[in-house]
Amino acid sequence: MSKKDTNTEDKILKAANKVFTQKGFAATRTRDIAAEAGINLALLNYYFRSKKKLFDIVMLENLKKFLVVNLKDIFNNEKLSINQKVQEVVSKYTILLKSNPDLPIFILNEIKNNPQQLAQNLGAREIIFQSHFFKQLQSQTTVKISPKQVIINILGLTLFPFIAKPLIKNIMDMDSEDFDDFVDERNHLIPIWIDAILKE
Amino acid sequence: MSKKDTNTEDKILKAANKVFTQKGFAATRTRDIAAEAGINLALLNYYFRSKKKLFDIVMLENLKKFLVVNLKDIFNNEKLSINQKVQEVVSKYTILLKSNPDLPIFILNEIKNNPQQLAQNLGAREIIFQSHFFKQLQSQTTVKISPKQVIINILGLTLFPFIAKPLIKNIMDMDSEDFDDFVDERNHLIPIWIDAILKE
DNA sequence: AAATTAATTAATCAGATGATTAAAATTGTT
DNA sequence: AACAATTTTAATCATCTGATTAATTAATTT
Repeated sequence: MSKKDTNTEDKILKAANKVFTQKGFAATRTRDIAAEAGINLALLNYYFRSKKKLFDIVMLENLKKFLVVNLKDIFNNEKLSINQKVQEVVSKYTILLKSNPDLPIFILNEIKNNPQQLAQNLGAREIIFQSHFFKQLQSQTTVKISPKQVIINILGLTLFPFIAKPLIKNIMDMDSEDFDDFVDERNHLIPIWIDAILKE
Repeated sequence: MSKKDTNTEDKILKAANKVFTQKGFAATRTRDIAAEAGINLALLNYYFRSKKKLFDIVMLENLKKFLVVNLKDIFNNEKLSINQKVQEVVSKYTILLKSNPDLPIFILNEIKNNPQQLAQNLGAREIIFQSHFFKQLQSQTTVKISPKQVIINILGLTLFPFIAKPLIKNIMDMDSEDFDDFVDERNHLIPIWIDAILKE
């Protein structure tokens, strides 16, 4: 490892990301972040001014990770069919959430507390509603089902198991391996289900 | 109104339910509960000993509301077909969540922090896996799709919009009326979609 | 090397927060 | 009414928590 393998600022950011996503803003203590980062508490305020400012940075990173990276390129790839796009979206989210299980609850939970400011800056609205995918759905879907409903179906079917992971593992008596198999199976099936829904 | 329209204990419980479900355990101040209930802070500890004990009571009530009330009777009603059961479940949850929008995040978020103790006491496992509905699914579903997947599909399609409500309203530029229309439409469509999935 | 700037530390502050206490007020009992 | 038990209140405690400060150490510049 080089001397500056990770500088203090990055160590704090990494630790903050871990603790914030795991426990949420209110339950997080700045001392926990400092301990996790292995630095003096005062350095947190030295580099980031306040807990809230540090949180905002972490949240923005995660929002980008969650909303943009996954959707933008897929939704606008004109070479992909509807079904291929669904496959890509489900697969990307399944991979992302298998290694970031706390991401959905973290984001949804904290967005609830900040009704406005978040998310619109990321251009999520445009990414979705002006996308090639949305136009494909508009020209394909029947009067029974709107593109908005389809998109919520894709996201609901894909994200819900991760959001409800602790509950599902408990009630369905799954260990972590069972759960991974379960979402892998869904990764394969959801595009088929969406296809069935669109043909309905 | 009678003199004892609501006694102190109930006032505290009602207020605690409101504040806890809205803000979660960590972000809730006992002083906020006292203020919401219009009582002296000390009465909270007088009646419920501690913030945590009060929270546990509120959480148990909400878990029951969320898990048992909705599912138990429907899942075991032998007179209902699969499709009728799906209609009932979706409809009951849609009604419940329209008047309790914070319920899903509240429960899922706090279950995450209590991996074990919760939920198993409610017998949710038995309610689902020993239900008439589960057996119906077992005899109907193909090799492609297990009853577990179907149940998660029903719950995901139904609950996800409420879980992601702030995000959806923001990104899809909906007001509260739009959102209600949106979930009402889903209430009608989800049973049809589940049917399509089962026939797939 | 000296001087300047940046980074780090230990100690501390001020306000928030869950909880307790002792006294006062209310209600119930004899 | 007198007494006892219960409920309510205001004040206070002890601890937690985000943030700051002043001093120290390390790095950079001149």
